[in-house]
Amino acid sequence: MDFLTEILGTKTKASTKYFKKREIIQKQGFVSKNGFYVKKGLIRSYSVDEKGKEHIFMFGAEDWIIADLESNVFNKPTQLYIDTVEDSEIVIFSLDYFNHDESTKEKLQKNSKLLTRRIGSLQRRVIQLMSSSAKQRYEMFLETYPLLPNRVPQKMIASYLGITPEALSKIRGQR
Amino acid sequence: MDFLTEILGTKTKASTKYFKKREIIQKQGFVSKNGFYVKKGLIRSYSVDEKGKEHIFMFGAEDWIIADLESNVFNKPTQLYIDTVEDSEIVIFSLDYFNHDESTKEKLQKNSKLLTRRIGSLQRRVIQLMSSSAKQRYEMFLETYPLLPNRVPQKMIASYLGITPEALSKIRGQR
DNA sequence: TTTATTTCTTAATCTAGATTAATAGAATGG
DNA sequence: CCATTCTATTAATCTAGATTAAGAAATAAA
Repeated sequence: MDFLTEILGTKTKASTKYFKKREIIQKQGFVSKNGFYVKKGLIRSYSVDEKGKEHIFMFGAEDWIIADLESNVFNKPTQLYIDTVEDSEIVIFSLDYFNHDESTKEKLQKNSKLLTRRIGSLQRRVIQLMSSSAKQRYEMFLETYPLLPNRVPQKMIASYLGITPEALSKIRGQR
Repeated sequence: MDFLTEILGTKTKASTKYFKKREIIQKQGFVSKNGFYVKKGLIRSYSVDEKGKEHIFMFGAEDWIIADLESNVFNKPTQLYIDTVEDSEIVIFSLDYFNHDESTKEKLQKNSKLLTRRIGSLQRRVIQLMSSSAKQRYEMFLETYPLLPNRVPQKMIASYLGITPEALSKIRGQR
C-alpha cells in the first residue's frame, strides 16, 4: 500500500476489502465518497444509458486508482457504476483528504501530477474517439494495454472501444 | 487577472498578448511550456489527423484556461494546436509553477480543484461520445455552452461534436 | 458429468453519418 | 466597389458499424 500512502498520508481512513467477481462496488446516482485502489485483481467503471446499454469508461488493474473525483469534490451524483471483473482485493479510502488541511504540500504536488496524467489520458481518448476508426482504436488499445486482453472478455473491450461485440469480432477476424 | 493570480501567485511569469483572429498560438509536436488564459476573445485547441482533418478538442472563451498540462509535466510533445477564433487578449503564463516549491498549499489545493473539474468534463465528454447520437450531442452542446453558437462558425461546432458540417446542417434542419 | 448460461462468431440487413458534388450566401480583401 | 475565398445548405450515393438472428464454443453451475 506504499503507493497510496505516498499520496494520501497515513492518517487517511482506508480499509482493504475482498470482492468476488462481478460484485458492484459503486452505484450510479450517488455522491461518490470513496476512491478505490486496486491491490489485486481487476475492476471497471461504466455508465448505463437510457437503453440499458453499458459503456465502459475505464479499467483498473493492479496499482490503479478508480475514483469519481468530480462527484466527490463538487457533490454531484456520479454517472459511474464500478464493479469487479475478477476476484479483487481493493483498498477503499475516503476522498476527503483533498479539502482537508492535513495534507502536505508534497502530497498535493504528487496528487496534481496524478490528476494531470489522467487528464492527459482522457484527452487522448477524446481525440481518439473523434478521429479514429474502430479498427485503429482497437489497435491502439492493444498497444496501450497489452496485458488486458487476456483478462477481459471481448465484449468488455468492445464496450470500452465504443463498438458492439459483433463489430469487434469482425475486426479481429480480418487478418 | 484576479482569477489567475489566485491560482498562480504573483511571482509567476505572465505576459498579456494580443492576437488577431486565426493566429496560431501553439503548434502540435512541441513540448508545451505555457498556459493560455483568455482575458478577452475566443480560442480553440485542436488536433490534426493523418488526413489533415481538424478535430476541435475544446473552446476557451473569457476566463478559461487552455493548456496541455500533460505535455508540460511529462515532457511529451503536445498533440494540440491552439489558435484564435476571434481577436483575443491572452495571458501567456509559464506552467512551471507546479513543480516549484514556491507555490503555497492553498494554491495547490485550488489547482487540484480546477484539475478535478476538468477531469469531470472530459469524463462526461468521453461517455457522451460513446453513448449518444450526433443529434443528442448537439443538443447537449447547446445546453452546456449556450453562448458559443453565436460566436463560433458551424463547421467548428461540427468539428467539436465529431461530425461533418453537412451532418450538423441536416440535424439543424430537422425541426 | 450433464445442463444451463454466458460469450464469441458469422452472416444478412439496416441506418447514421461520411463523402462527393453542386449552389447560394457571407465574409474578406484588394 | 467587385472579386475572391470561405461557409452553409441540400441532395445523391456510399460505408462503417449497428441490429437482428442463429449456431458454436466456452464457463459456470448443479
